[in-house]
Amino acid sequence: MQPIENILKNLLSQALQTAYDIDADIHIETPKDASHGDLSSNVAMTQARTLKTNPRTIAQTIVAHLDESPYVESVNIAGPGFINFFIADTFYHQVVPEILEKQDAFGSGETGQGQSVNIEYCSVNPTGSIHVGHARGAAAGDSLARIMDKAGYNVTREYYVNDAGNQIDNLAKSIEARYKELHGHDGTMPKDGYFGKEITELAQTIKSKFGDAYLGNDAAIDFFRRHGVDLFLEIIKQDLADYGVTFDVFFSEQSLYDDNEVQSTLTYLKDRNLTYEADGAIFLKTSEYGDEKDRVIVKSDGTYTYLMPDIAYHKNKIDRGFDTLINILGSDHHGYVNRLQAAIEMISGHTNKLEVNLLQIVRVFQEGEEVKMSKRSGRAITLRDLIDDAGRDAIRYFFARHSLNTHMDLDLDLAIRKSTDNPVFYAQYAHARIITLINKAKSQGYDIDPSHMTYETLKSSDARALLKWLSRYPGVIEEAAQKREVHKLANFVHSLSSSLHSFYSNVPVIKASDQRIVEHLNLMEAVRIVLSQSLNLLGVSAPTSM
RNA sequence: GUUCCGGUAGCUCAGCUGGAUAGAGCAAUGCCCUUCUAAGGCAUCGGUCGGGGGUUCGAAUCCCUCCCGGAACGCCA
Repeated sequence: MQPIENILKNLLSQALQTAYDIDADIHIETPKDASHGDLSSNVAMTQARTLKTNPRTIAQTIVAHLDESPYVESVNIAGPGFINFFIADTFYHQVVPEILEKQDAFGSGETGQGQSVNIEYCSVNPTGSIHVGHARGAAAGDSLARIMDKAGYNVTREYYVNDAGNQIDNLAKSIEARYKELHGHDGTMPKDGYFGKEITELAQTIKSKFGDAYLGNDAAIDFFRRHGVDLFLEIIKQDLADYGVTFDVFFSEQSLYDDNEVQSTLTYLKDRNLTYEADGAIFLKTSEYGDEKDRVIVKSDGTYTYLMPDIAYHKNKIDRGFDTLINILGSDHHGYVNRLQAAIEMISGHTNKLEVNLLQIVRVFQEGEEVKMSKRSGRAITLRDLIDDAGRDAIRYFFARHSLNTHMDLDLDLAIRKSTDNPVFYAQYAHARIITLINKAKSQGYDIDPSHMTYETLKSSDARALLKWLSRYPGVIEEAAQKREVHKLANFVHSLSSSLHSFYSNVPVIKASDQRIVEHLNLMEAVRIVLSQSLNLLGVSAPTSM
């Protein structure tokens, strides 16, 4: 079914067209006060200035030109010029049979129109375990990918593996230092070394496997580099899998060098006169594309800056034919966004090819004090800790509920405690309650059966509230996908759960006439499907009992 | 100094391209389990939407300015 908002938008824009011969962006909203209708539009007021007419007059004209719709019960004009719509029950009556027919496909939309989208997120350097600070981005990217996929986009989830460059050199040197130490040699760590316990464990593993074969060996550093990256990538993948986060592509930075793509991208930029040399370095003319100043891509010592392979990487993505690239980055990268977007405009010819969603850094507090995340100290709180202590569902739901712009302070003492007042249980409990209810009814010989719905028994305000929320689901998916705002769906989950719990308390389902039982069972099953589906999109499980 | 984010109830946060009387959860208080799961429901309490100007029929929302908090401003990655 189409979101009712879209139906009304079409009606209104047609009326505007015939009455005034104008196009306008039409906004539909839900009034807080039910006496103002189910939905309303302020289009008469927004057009008042351009039409130089009293908004109430415009509203009357629009309403007079509205086509008949089976879904609109009545329309009135109120206040300064609101057009208020009362939606016919027939609209809400479609929803249960449709959900029961489509099952989990309900709410899948055409908004994305098969546009291919590459979402890059997480992309934690393989130099340590994944920690709390990365968890937000991983959750955000995964849920967004699921939602956009459902909304009809063709989504590729991608992780950029920084397996080249200084950090990896430091990792290799750190492993080597530990390895030497284990053999009783000088194990001085490099200046920016990594001190996590995994490093020592890996050195130990290498020692027991290969003995002292890599002491003073020329090939040793490459060996340590490869093993370090492999080790951490495996740990990261496992942690993410347990967090409900998966990827279609792990893209190796090193492969850009191996396949000569960095060099060819540099040549590409040079050939188009987008670079110049100064002070022995090569600059990219990003300032001509909206950046504050030009950026160095090749340093005077001949090595590349981080930007250079990153441009090659994004060129690779573009060459793979994606319509849109989305990067989800921590806000500490915001200074980097302009230059990357400038570079992408250079190579793609489009200004809005790359969309960057910045998320605010999560600050973690324990016993009232901020816990600083540091891979160097090796004392960071890991995602693994969080999953083990608080549970995947609680963490995923916690992140899903907040807008990416929110600065979050995560109180570990609170998060780790499996408190029963955790909001995730509220939604999960709603789902579990429905399951037991349906099972009970089935054991008494009733079953889901959408074939003869009369709705005669579904007239309680609690039942009607559920029908309304269910019918809103496709619109919520559409909005969350278009705006890239996962938390809109989390808000919906809460609202639907809340309506379910009210319904559950007020309306007995099983003790009633047969017709009533079946209709209510159908409703319950429809709610269950939508609840389970939307929790799944957030990376949260929908338990059958609690 | 510049840029980006945030400031909404005691706490954590919603608030839909500006809309009608600013909402949830937690905390507090009081009711509701002989009835499908009380991890629930219902009700009460709680607000100068950081301060001040402005824009207009209308501002938590847009503009200006100031205050507070966070992040970033490399030939680091």
